[in-house]
Amino acid sequence: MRVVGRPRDDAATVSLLTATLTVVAKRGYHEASLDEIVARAGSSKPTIYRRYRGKPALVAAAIRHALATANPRVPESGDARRDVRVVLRNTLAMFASSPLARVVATLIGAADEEPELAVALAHVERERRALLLAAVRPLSGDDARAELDVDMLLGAIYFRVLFRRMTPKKAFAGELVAARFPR
Amino acid sequence: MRVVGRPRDDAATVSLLTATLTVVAKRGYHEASLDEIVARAGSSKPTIYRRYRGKPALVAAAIRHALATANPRVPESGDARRDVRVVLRNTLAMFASSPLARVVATLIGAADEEPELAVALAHVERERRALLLAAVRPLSGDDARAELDVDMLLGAIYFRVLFRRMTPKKAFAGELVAARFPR
DNA sequence: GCATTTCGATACTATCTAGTGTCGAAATAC
DNA sequence: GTATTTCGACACTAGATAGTATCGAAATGC
Repeated sequence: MRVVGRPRDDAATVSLLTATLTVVAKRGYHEASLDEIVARAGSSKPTIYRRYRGKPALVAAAIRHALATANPRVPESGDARRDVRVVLRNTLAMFASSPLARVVATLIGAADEEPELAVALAHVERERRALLLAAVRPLSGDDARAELDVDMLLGAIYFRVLFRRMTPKKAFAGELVAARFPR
Repeated sequence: MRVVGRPRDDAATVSLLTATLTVVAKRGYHEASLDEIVARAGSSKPTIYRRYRGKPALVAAAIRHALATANPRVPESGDARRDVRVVLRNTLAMFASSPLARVVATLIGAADEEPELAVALAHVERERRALLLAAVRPLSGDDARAELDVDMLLGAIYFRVLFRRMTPKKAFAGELVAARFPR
């Protein structure tokens, strides 16, 4: 713990992380250069390397920062069908309101080369998955079926957003619930 | 049309395309160097540039080649539930038996930078989608619901294979059909 | 035989970029 | 005031690689 000297500028850290997310979303992981990130953040490369070990660590931190900001709401309305719809809608909103979708898309390919990115990427899914799994459980019956349901629901969203490059409307959450769990 | 001079060696073309698919699967799109591809194919860079405009075109051609080899079977058994299962099983088999899965994963991120890759990638999905859509139609009811079903079924597979890096068993096809279209 | 186009091999150029080093200035603790 | 660590700015190194040029040899049509 360093207590002597000029303290780290938290604002510089935040602007670095948001700039990282923006540039990675715009260029893709590999084409995102530290020079461009630093220019956009009004910062400098030494400022990066005082905080992170390298580019993968920086991008991983940017993802964690975006997730922490996203605050996943945990519904508990008693109406399971409604809870599922809320989680799905939040997921759609996260992809719509932040550059996270494109970042995730470009990182799916880069995760094999950079273990730190794989960890950060898994974190994106794990959080949503746990929420959705809990909400789906009472509707699904057994655990295996619940896992399958989560993959179908989340899979449909990821498929449309990441693979087909669509921007689903909020109503898509309701359509998914109606399709999978008809009354 | 060139009729004079030494003809193109089709074997060289094929070994180039398969080597491209292998290396891209192993390294990822950006880390796949033409030098490594050429070394594995026992070929040379001029041989590439006599055929393709550049790296994106080469990779796009490699995907088209893999798809053409894959021969998608069109089921027509009269039993719609069975037809859907067959298409899903073929899709799983394609991902299991060729390096295509990893290639698709790494290309999802690269498609935004290279339009040629986006076209090739869309082609991968379009073919499967048409098949699955036709099979699902009688079970889904209206067209909109059929589109949704395709996204859920295909989404679940892509989600597990590409995002969660699982290697689903063949039985997964049956589980999906049972979940979405219970008797 | 001759022109032409291919082949694989090799070398080269041009460019890009992650990461490091150094700087003067500013912000902290003591 | 002094020591320390930060800041952004700038320059630089080292490595990788897409793409081009050139080569002698081989395979075609005429």
